[in-house]
Amino acid sequence: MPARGRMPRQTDIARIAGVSQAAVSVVLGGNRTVRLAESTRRRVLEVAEELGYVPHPAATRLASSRTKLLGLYTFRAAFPTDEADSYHPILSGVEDEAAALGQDLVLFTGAGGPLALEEAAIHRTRMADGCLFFGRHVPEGPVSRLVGSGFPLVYIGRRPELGGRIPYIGADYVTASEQVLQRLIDLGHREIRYVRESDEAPSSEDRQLGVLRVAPRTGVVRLGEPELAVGTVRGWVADDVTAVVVEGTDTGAAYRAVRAAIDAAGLSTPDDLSLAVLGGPPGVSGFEVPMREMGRAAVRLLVDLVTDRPSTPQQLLWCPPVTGSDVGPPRSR
Amino acid sequence: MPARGRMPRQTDIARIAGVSQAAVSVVLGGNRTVRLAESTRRRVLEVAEELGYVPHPAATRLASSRTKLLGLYTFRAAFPTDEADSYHPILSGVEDEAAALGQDLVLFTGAGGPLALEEAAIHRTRMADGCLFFGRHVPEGPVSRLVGSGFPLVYIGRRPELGGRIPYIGADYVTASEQVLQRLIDLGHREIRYVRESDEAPSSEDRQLGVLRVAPRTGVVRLGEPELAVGTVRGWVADDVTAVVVEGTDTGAAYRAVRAAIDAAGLSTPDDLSLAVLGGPPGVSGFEVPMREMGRAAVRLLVDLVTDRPSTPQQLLWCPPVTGSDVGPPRSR
DNA sequence: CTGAAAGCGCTTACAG
DNA sequence: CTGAAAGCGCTTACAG
Repeated sequence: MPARGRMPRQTDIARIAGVSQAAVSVVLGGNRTVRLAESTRRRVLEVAEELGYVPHPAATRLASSRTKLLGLYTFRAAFPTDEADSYHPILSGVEDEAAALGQDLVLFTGAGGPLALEEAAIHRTRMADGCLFFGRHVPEGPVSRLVGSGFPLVYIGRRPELGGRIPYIGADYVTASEQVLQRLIDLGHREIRYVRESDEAPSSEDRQLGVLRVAPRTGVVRLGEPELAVGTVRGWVADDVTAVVVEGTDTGAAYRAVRAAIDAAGLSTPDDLSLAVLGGPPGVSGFEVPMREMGRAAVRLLVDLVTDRPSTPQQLLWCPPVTGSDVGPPRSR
Repeated sequence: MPARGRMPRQTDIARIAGVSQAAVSVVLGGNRTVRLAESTRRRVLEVAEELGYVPHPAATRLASSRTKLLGLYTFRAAFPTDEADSYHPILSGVEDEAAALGQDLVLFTGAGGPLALEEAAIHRTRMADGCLFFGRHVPEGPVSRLVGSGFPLVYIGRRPELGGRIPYIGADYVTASEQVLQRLIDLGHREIRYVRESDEAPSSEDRQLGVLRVAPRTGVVRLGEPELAVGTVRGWVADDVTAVVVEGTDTGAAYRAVRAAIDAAGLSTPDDLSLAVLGGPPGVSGFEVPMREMGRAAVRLLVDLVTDRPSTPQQLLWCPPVTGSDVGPPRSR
């Protein structure tokens, strides 16, 4: 018997079962290529069971040269203090799929902190087999080195940086936005306004691209402040605008601003104005960002890269349209 | 130079710097007992930096136990699908303190799944230097072996199992509950009811203990269903009950049930009835569970255990009282 | 003060 | 069909 308090090892089993340690490894590892006598196999299994053998994860991973550890780098806290974490479904999807693929997740802390800490944390991601990056930010230096050295990495969200060499799982905002606009036009809307936040980001550019492709005459309003003047909304109606489309983002600021201004102007949707959000809160007309699926797909892609399986390193996922109650035909005048 | 795509190892550094691999280990491991020439040390550091060396966690862990990786085992998803995750502040505290102490976090996935997966995940925990366990569940077999083998582990929440050998950071529900009851009594309340959920758990037992210690005559109502009959509440008032104390739990079911029944009975707080919750939603009279601080303290304790520093392996944290607007003096009759 | 050796607990070619 | 050996990438006694 192994010493009390020490976890049993393969050598303990080998000694008791009267076989070599390597044979134990073969039996317990479920190695099908090596053939052993059935009696040996059974004996090993019995002793292992009896001793309550559990493989040491570090040894297993060292010997097989895969840590089965996937990094998850978030550029902010993974568990933010702020209760309302709109990105939560992405992380939930990541966790789910990682579990399904038998991978553990390492969270690199210090991501939200000072630059030096951040750089160090990015560097530490190398301890994992590969790493998921989640956030708009692409620190060109560190990330470029990572990619250049062949370290498997996947961004969540489209990242055109580094000459398009960054693998990612994004959402197909262009197509989804086109479809929303097409639907408005099919309903009869002609005078449309698009309200976007002032930040520049691929996810913003993609939406606007989709909007203008279908309805090139759409007026684009960049939101400078968290509020939208009631006068602006009244002006739209005076200009025969019948539909407003809003960029949906993590904070939902643009949507809330428009919603508030419409209410304050004493107008109602969809009677006075149709209102659609490009990737907004659940239930609001427009489309939904498949966050959970993005998380899952990112894990699958990363594992494919880690195991050298053929894969499509840059993918845009379909965004399901949402038919809410804020969109209707234009009011006949 | 190491082959492109392969992670640099200590031997790579050793070769380039012209020293032995062991010397590299000593320098990079920050080993203070072994003395090396300052020039050697500097050279090693330079080469390591240049190659972008990161230690292999499995190798480090196998050879010693200083991976600076702390496990976080949650017995459910760390990123639950359910948006309303009342335990979130605990994880937030864990992440925060881990960052402050320079530890990364590994999430062992598969925790919420089938038993076999769960057990396997518990065992994988040994990949880290130590592990935080979060959840009421104590799988005696695996956890007992972990503790028995000297693996550092800390539960979040008081865990009396295994003959009290489990290190934990809990909340001092007994004292906090006593204080709430004492305040009610000081205000003049004499006829009090305590509503608790029917689950048994240390956190429930502790609260009830505190209640009955200060007000032994308090009637205890175990909530069998998610609803509380309006008649029950009316009966309390008829019996001259002036204050109701409710167990606060993750779901908040008991509190919501009582609140709803009081409203449905057409009664108001604190005029007709004072209402306190033992660890409830923010702002409600009673006390607050210091979740964030529990997370932080658990990380500190775990790191102390990992580094063999003297520590108090079982701690109960103080719960700050909350003076809300639902408690007042009893209505004079 | 420094280097060569053994060992952590496994897996996987490679001989017999 | 089976066992002995080498090796995964580190740390840490232990000789020089």
